[in-house]
Amino acid sequence: MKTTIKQIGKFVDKEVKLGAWLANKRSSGKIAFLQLRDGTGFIQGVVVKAEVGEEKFQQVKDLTQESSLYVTGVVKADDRAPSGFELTVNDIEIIHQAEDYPITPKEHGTEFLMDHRHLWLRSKKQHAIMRIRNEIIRATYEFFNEEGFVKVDPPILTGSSAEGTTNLFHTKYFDEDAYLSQSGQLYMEAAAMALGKVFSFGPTFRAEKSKTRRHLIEFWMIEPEMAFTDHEESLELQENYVSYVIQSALKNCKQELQALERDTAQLEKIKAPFPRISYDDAITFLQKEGYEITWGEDFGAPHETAIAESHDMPVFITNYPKDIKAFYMKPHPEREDVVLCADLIAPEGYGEIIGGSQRIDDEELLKQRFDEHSLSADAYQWYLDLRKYGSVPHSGFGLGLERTVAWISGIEHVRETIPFPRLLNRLYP
RNA sequence: UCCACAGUAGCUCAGUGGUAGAGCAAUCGGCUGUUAACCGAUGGGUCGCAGGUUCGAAUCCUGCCUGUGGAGCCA
Repeated sequence: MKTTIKQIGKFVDKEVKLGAWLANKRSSGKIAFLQLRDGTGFIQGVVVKAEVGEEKFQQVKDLTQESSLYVTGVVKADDRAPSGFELTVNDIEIIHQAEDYPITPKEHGTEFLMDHRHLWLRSKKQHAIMRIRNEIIRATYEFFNEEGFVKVDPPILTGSSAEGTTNLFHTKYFDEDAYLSQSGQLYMEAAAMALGKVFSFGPTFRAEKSKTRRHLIEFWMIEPEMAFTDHEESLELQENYVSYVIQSALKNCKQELQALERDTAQLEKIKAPFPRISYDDAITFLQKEGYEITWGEDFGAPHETAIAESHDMPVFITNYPKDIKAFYMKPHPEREDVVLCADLIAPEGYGEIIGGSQRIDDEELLKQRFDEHSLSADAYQWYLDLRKYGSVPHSGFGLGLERTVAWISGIEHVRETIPFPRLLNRLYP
């Protein structure tokens, strides 16, 4: 019976066949232990010389790390095994004998591992991170589908910038200039006016020379946009969404979180509603803590961390000064100097995972903002149209997938949360 | 772009002015319960690159390259 390591618990005391790679092996004169992996999990195969014969046993002893094989054996429940199961091997069929595998069972540096990212993905820790990433994506689709959202895909090649602030990757679109998308938001606003509640999930490109554990050049964002929704309603959806994703990961990735030695107690307490602090109060708080910051300045990483550390939940920082935020954010109804927006700061120093706002729905005000930011009204005519034909209050946000994966997985750097990270000076593999 | 640190065997590192080292990996041998297995043996080097100081440089100096951590920007 052909099966996988994940399913193997259903076949105790029965003979099964596995396609697997040899992650590592230990052997003595008459017994060998094969650490097998098949993509679904890891299991130990025990080969006894007296059972398989001299010739097979010698073949097993000659197996190299990462060789591929079919293994036939009887599943045994065994308390000594980390997963609770072992395979007593009756027969092996070598598919391919691997050459010297570069990633040995000892320690390696980041540069070496990143140069071998295509192989590094096979290791236990990376395997767990990719499974958690997948669970977060799966839970995201599930959540938004249940909430009545439609997934809409904005373009990746664009003719102009969405925010005009960060550096875009330039390319050619036949004879025209084009840029890789840094946000699908403006298009999602158009989609929300067509379909009500929409979300996107796609790659985003920022040509910033950022070099920190929270930054990637290419990363994936989830961007929901909702018609007839004010800022407060958007915040409620955000905290429900993040709570849902955390609870899904805790429920469906127990083994993975354990493999990463994640302190899940930190995650179990993450439940909506999340605390909120206004920008004004955050400034006061930081000044009391001894930081030199004045009203009107944006927060740096140490400021965000200080605010996050004063809570054991993700915290919304709301209503930033209009001058340090994007042009499309709606002013606070009672205050001209701040806008209806919020950043969600994750605990444990993982930084900003969501940025969101209510959008300007008044055509004249939006035109005024274009002038203030020296943006061409021609290029954004279609965006102005959304305020011309049945404009409605609407809000949306963007969640950075990799930062969320890093937080839930409890790993230090976002570069391990995406299969093939694009970093400053790293385009290969 | 700026600040700090690093580059020595396939990998992780020690060596700080006087003969180039260890552990792991590889190869060979031993071992019936190993968990990064262990024990013995063998092979393995353009000390990042270029120049300089010195009787003598992996070691000191200068420049460059590459990487790591952080800042700014942001998700």
